[in-house]
Amino acid sequence: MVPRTIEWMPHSPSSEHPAVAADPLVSGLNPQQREAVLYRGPALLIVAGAGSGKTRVLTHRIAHLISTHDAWPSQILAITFTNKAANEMRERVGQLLGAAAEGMWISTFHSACVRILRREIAALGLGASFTIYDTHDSRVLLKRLIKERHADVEGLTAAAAQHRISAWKNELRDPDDVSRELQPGDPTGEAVLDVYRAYDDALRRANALDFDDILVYTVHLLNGFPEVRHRYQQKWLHVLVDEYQDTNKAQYELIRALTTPAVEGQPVPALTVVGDSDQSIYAFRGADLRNIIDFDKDFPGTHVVLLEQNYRSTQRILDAANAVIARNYDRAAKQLWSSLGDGEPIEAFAGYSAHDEAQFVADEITRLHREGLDYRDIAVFYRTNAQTRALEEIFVRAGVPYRLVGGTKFYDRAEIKDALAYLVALVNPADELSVRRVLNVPRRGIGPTTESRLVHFAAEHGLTLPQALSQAKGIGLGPKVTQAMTSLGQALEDAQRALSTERLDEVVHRFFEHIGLIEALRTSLDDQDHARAENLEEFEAQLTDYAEKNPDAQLIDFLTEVSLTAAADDLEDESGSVVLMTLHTAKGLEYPAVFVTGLEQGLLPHQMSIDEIGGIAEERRLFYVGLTRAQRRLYLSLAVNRTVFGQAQTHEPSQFLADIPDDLINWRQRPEDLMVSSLGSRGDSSRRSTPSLSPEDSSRRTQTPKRGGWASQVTAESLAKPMLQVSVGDRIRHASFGQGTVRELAGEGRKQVATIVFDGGARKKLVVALAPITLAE
DNA sequence: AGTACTTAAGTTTTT
DNA sequence: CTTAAGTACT
Repeated sequence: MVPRTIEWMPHSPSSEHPAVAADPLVSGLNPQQREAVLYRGPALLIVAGAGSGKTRVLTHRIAHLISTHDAWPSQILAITFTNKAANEMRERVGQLLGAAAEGMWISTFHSACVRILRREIAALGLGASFTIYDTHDSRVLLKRLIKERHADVEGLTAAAAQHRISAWKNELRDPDDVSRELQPGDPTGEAVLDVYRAYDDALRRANALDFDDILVYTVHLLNGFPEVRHRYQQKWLHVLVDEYQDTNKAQYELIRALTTPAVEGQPVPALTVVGDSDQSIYAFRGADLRNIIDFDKDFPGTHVVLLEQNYRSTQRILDAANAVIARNYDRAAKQLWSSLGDGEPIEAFAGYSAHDEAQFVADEITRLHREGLDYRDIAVFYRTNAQTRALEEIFVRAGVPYRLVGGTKFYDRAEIKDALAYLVALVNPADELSVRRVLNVPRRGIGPTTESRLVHFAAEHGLTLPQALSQAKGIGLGPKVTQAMTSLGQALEDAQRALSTERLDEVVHRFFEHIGLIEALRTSLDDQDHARAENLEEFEAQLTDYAEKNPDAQLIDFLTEVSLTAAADDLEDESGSVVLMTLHTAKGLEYPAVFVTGLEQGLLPHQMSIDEIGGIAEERRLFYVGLTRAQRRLYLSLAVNRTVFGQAQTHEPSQFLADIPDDLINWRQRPEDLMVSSLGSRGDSSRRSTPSLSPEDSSRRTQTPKRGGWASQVTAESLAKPMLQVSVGDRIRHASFGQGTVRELAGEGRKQVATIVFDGGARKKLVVALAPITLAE
């Protein structure tokens, strides 16, 4: 039953302080929230537990600063981690203030830095129309550099180099710093360092920045040019940073540069940071928890406000979340509490397979929907994107409307990247990588040989590639290919010139038409090419949309927005669909009903993190983030068998499940009901990783009236015994589900899966080798 | 130069 | 298992 009894009026009007109660910006807040809004001082740290009204406090604080004339909107810089959060904040401040909100900078770290760099980067020797390389772009570049330098003999992959270089940049270490600190006798390190130098050179020559550079360059700009720094310190009176626990070294230095005087005694902006160390989930990309832990030491005179009351979830959900996060040592004790009542029990289910698990999720979603909950109020979370497949398959079959958030982005598709590369070529002709990408798209007979002749020709004569194209006659190639190159160069030139006078979407449309970009795909015999043509048309439509909404914007602005916009940002909640996303994407969101799936050892916590220092702790925080997204209903599920790399694997339940007190969970089907207990072979440690069965538990279980002694007593050795031979049509008996008929068989040997329709009506897919079934007479 | 085939690799999370 | 990249062939 959906607990529609819970009333959602968390912020009851206050009557304690008649004087401030009149101010709508503080009247609905609890004392701590109010303090966070009203405080004026150099540094404020708001420790905001999950669901404690953090965004509300931040937006009200900004609105209050403006309405009390403590700051003009243009004197406020608010930094968030995603564009979505930024948009939401801007909208909410706007609602509180009306039109007075114009001129605020509310953006992500990266957007704010790009905005600064577009104006100031000349000081660092680059051009204002620099392009931004995404992960894919820089990997292509690295791959080429590694190959050119024959650095791959060390077994160095582009991905590995990228990872190390990115980590160095996040710590603000340039090649020289690395060179000084590198351990002697580290050939791989030397090789990567060599590639790092070449990579930075190539980026500079292309007038391009990668994601990390955006922060690094801004820090260098502010630290190296006091007058620039002073200018921005004068511009802003207040700097506010959300999700401070996820900042890395570069971001920390950026904040420091903005809030410590460039010149002794000069006034600097006041700093407000909001964060929750329990929700730090980005250490893998350089986030450093010490930033928030040491905040009051870094910024003397810090005022600290603690928000511990949760307005989001029922007490049971919070109890579970508190219990989970309490297992992380080395954290400030924090206990979230709710006044929303206990709520419903947490439902849990262990399936045989990922499809089995997905079926449970789909069934429960259907039930919730029947009980009146909108699909859009339901979210399904998972650790890895690969887990979506089974969910999608079952959802389609069950008729559950869903929407994937994240995953492959529209702008990551090859044809869209081609289109973007063309636009980059117009804006930043120095960007060799982009021009080379599109030389032969659509096919115009420019192969690798011609390409390298062109590149050499350009280098010899000091030309950009587009310029070299226009002068292709000088290369001395065949007439056909020369003609192709010249006309491409001409098309680029024409479009570039037209950009200064005409609307950008019209220029781009005509340009694409001229070079036949979409036409080539449309007339292709391949159906996939037709889909690509449609994507490109969609791309043009988006560009038109952008040009209409931003009449003053240049092409470079569109490109910037595309580069810095994540998939999670275009999450529209008006569509009536269940949303599916990773646990990482889920941060900052909330839903009445939440499913956390894939609770298996090796998946959550993920195998990759298990050996890392602090890995398990971060995975636990990730789980904690997932749990605390739920308002009223929380479901936990796992699949005992899951196909990974196309291979069936058996997993133990996640160790995190054992962290949740048993009496909070209602198990619909326990792992023990279908999994072989490893008690005999592994001893006590594995016992704890499986939620224990206490007498009270078994009385509360709903769907498994009797746990067959069979399953829990089987030892690992007995797996080697010959398995049951079944064929379609056989009658079988299951320890928990009773009798049924085998309808389908798939797979061979130990991986054989039987689809069984039980006499009670349930349809289950069971691994024959593992399931507690016998032939019935 | 372009196509088709084979092989390899990858899947933790994202601005 | 799927997708991308590399190789061989036409």
